[in-house]
Parts: sequence; structure tokens; C-alpha cells
Amino acid sequence: MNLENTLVQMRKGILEYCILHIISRGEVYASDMLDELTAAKMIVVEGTLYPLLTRLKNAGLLEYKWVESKSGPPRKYYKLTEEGDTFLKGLSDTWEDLVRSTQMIKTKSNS
Amino acid sequence: MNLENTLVQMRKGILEYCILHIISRGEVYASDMLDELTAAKMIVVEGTLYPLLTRLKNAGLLEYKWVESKSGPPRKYYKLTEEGDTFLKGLSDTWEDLVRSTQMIKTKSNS
DNA sequence: ATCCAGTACTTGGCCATACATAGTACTTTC
DNA sequence: GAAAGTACTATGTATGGCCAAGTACTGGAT
Repeated sequence: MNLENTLVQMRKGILEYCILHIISRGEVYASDMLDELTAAKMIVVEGTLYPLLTRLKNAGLLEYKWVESKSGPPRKYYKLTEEGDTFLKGLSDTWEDLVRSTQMIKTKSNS
Repeated sequence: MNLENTLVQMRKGILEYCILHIISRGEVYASDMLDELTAAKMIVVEGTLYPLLTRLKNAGLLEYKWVESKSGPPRKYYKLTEEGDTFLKGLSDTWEDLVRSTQMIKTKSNS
């Protein structure tokens, strides 16, 4: 029972939300996302991100196209499908509710 | 890949935070917590709450005392240990950081 | 007194997902 | 052509919420 472990648990599900958000703003590939997540202090490793992207793609929320790169292997540029866009909207509501709930619990004084 | 499932994942870790918060405000027993969590729309079932309480107690963050009840079996009234209090403070920071991160990602405009 | 409903708590198995770690494949540079 | 860097893949582990069934105690109905 340590903070690190709890943080990992807290991240579950939230990551999915963050990634859909990043992609919704324009086409990006995995390293772009890693950079941004790191900048936002949502420390994430490759082995977490790639499987998640595959999962989202298989679920029909994402699609990608290969783009040649001058500095290495080709890259998968992702964007949201229409379904992904809808899903993200639902997810946003869910997340906002959750944050509101914790605030409600936090600020309530005892009876 | 549905909203319901993602919500479950999002709840991981957050629940622990909410429960410690509720207990930090004064001695309560499980049904009190369930009521409050339900009121805050953090729908939770017995089979989730009780094991969590046991885990927190075994980790030394909680302690309880039995109190007789006039309308049923005796109740376990929980309160935070000193260690639990410290842990909750750390958890609060972690949580605030996470919320900030998601907001950062959400409001950032694309380059 | 006996049975039933309500309350409080317990237990065991299932499943999704983040993480660690190692591995593949391609490109550029020396 | 060997080494370093980039992009992506695959496998096994652990955590924790959820479901469902079960125990134990109380008080009221028959």
C-alpha cells in the first residue's frame, strides 16, 4: 500500500481519456503523444501506450495512416473516427462527473 | 470497449481516495460510506467497499471499533490512524496533480 | 417458538488494464 | 557493414473493482 501503486491505479482509464483528447486535436503519432503526456507529468512508458492505441483502434475509435519519415522507420499517424469522437464526448462527461464527485466528498462537512 | 467499462477503470484508486476522505471527517461505518458515495454518484457496491476497507486496515491506515446497534448486528466504526492521515495528504497531492494534468491536456491547443 | 425480512459484514473467482521487459524491423551515419 | 536511433510488437505479472453467494445477528409476524 504505497502512493506509487495507488497512482498507477488512478491512472487506469484516465490514460485512455487523455490519449483520445490528444488525438482529437489533430493527427499525431505515438512519440508525439509520449512527449505530451510526459510534459503533463502523466508519466507513461512505451509498453503502456502502444497496446492502448491498438486496443482503441480495434474498437473502431481510431484509425491511422502510415507516413514516411526521414529519420527512421515510417510512423503511424492516428486520428479519431466518428465513433471515437462520440465516445470521447461520453468519456468527458463521465470524467467531469467523477471529478465533481470527489470535490463534493472533499468539501462536504460532516453532519 | 464501452463507457461503463472505462468508468470502472477510472474508479480504480479514486475510490480509495474518496473513502479515506469520508473517514477523515469523523467515525463512520460502511453503510454510512455507501450512502455518501451513492449521493455523490460514485456508485459503489458492497463487494467493492468491504474488501477495500479491509485492505486499508491491514495496511495500517485505518482502525475500527465495534459498536452495538439497536437495529441489527454490531457495526465497525472506522477512523484514520496517524499513518492514514499522512497517506491521505500524499494522496490528495497526487490526485490534484492528475486532475491538473488532464486539464492541461484538454485545454492545450495544438501546435 | 418458529420463520422471515432486514442489516452488516465476508469470501472467492473473474476480468480489464498499466507496467516491466525483451524483441523485431527499418533508417541513417560513420 | 556495424552501431546507434526510432517506431512498433509481444508476453507475462499484479492490482483492484465487480459479481454472486454466504454468514451472522436482530426484531417482527404467524
